[in-house]
Amino acid sequence: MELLDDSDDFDGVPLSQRALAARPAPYLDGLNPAQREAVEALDGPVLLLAGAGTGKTRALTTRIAHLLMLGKARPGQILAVTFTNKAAREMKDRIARLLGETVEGMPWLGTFHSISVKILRRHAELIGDGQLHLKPSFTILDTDDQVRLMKQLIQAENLDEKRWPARQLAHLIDGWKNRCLTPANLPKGEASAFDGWGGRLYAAYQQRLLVLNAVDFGDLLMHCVMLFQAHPDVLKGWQDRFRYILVDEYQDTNIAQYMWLRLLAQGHHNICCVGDDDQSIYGWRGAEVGNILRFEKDFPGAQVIRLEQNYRSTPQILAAASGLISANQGRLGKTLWTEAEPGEKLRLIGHWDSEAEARWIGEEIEAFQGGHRAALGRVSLNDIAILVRASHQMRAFEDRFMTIGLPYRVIGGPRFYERAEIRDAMAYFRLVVSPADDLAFERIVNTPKRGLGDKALQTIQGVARQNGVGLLEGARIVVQDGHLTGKGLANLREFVASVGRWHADALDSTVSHVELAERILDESGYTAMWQNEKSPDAPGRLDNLKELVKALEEFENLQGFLEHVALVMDRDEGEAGEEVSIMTLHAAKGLEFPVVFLPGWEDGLFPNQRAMDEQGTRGLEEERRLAYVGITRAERLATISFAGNRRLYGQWQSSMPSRFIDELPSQHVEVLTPPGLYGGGYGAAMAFAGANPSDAMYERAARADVYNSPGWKRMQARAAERKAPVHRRPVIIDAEPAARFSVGDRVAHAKFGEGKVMGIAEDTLTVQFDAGGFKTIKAAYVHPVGGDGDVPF
DNA sequence: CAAGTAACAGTTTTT
DNA sequence: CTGTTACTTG
Repeated sequence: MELLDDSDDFDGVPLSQRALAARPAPYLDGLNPAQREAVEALDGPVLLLAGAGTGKTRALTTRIAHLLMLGKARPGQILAVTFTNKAAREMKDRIARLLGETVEGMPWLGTFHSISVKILRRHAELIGDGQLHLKPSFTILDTDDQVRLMKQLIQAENLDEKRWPARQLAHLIDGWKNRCLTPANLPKGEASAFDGWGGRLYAAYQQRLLVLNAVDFGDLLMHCVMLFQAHPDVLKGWQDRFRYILVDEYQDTNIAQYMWLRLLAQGHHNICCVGDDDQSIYGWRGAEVGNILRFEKDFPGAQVIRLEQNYRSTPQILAAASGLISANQGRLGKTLWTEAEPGEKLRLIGHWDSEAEARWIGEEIEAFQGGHRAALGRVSLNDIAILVRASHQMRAFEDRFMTIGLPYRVIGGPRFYERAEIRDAMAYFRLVVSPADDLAFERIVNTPKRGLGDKALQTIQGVARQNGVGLLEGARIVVQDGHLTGKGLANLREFVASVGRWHADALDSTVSHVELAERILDESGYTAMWQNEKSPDAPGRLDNLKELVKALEEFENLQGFLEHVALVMDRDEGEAGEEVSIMTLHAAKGLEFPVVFLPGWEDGLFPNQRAMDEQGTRGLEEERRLAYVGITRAERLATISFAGNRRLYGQWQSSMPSRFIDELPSQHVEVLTPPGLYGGGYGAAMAFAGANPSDAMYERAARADVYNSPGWKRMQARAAERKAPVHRRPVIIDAEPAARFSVGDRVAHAKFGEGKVMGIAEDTLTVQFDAGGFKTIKAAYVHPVGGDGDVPF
């Protein structure tokens, strides 16, 4: 309590707030007993087992607020780690809301990676071998840079890139880093991976990173652990600083993160890990469920607190999810309960094929819109999510929703900073800030095209190596000595001169870095490159560049921007109007929706065949946890579906319903029968497939106990066979025939805007869009617009 | 050097 | 069936 007296030093908490703390803390009032226990058990190790929807974030943030209010620690003495920037931001916001807006602090609330960067920058010189060490300005390479570097190393060893793909090596090395295995402490057996080259290439890669003054994502954690282990004094400093440690999503930590945490927690022993073993779904990227299962052994005297009251879902949904997950072995065990009304049973429906599945879900959603489900009240499209196992499943929904004009958004996809144009622009900035950044040089020296291809680059590399300088400096020498000829030489001269000019401007504090950035993109011809590009996504890329420049405003200078962007930049998830969300189950973790559709529950797809082949029972259990995560996203209505036939890699394949379906407790499941056998879309699809179904067949098909019947199997097999070779006639159910268009017509497309029909082939149109670019588009996806103001007939 | 073609692979994904 | 990537041609 001595800190309370040290009031002036008690940064961020105003008098009024401290006065509030003198009374029974109001923020504790709304907590249930378990949450309250979690908030008040401040000292010593605590494992907070927080089931889905039990108010985990609330407990965690209130706990931090409580620490601050009681004066147990100042904001700078609390270490709070998350996995994503989004989670970190949310926690910051909620703490600020609890305490009033004045808490600027919490400098150590962030992702494992961003906190590691902060620590490493202070001790960079201690990382490296005898000769070479990192400098505090080190750059952070993303996966792409990583792979390109490894490709170079593989080439340097004269290895066949086909037999030893760089991607695979990157994966291998990542795995080692996840377990804190440096080249030096790599076990013999492991080093011989990659046909004996593994250890050697790994060492070469690490050496190369040092030369480049760069680290990759895995290094951030591993270097920290090595730093702590090799320098007890440094470790001591950090241990002393962090009086309280909190960890979110503990079930997702890997070995490196575990070691990192253990080392830091050995100071004050006040570590609180929050997690749910049943939601561990990242084993394939190094997460160790074992960490959470072992907690009580690792941290003797640990308190285990369970949050089991669920505030999200109905009892029916919870019961179905609990029943399913109980098939897993070795769980810590929780019993979720809720005070909510029973609600609707989980719904199960079987479909003929993936198209019928998408069609049915589309119709269901439209029915919600029409208010045809009174029990649920009004359902906004924003309240509906479709959660798939694999991203290729999304296609069917996108196609279908596009056709019927149902607004949707896909969550996930490539992140903002992974887009080519952003990475290019960043490479320009990197080179300008640090002229020795060879990777950046390589990326953009010929982007836009400057007539400097492989040969020119090799020349530059040769000269650079001879002179023992970086590529940009090498290029300067090449220009001076005229090692190149013609257009390439002139362009390279211009390029080198420009970078030099920009570099000088970057050091000049009177030059605005935002303007400089704009000028770099302009003068380099990069902006012009996209302006001249005719493809339909070019305008979008230009927008992204504008957004990038705008983001620069938040920073002092280019340098500061570059230091943060690789770790912190998020994609733009614009909250545009009402849209159904489509995403993978992985992306859905931590989210909730009133209405959830879970399509594609077929053996092989979900549980995924590869997961089972490669990981055996472990893989299957992780898939089951994924199913559990999926169901528990739903607040009020969950609908599981499967399709007997699905097009995979262009081939029709028949499949059996997921084994998970049989694991659902049947008393909480309602089996639906697809409607409209006669005349509806479903019947039409069947007629097309040439089958001759009966009501009874469908009903049986949707029942969990008859999937194994020979009849069902035979029927599927026959359908798959029939579909495969038969060239599809343009019988497109509910699609508009292409025939109603003719060449020259004006049409509009949901994504690409307006354009002119240039060609017609069966149901496919070739359209030249006004935004630029030709596209072949299914006629169903465009609608006519009055060209030149004329109304046909 | 750039455009065109053949070969190939193809869960899940954050930092 | 698609998108990507390496290789071949102009």
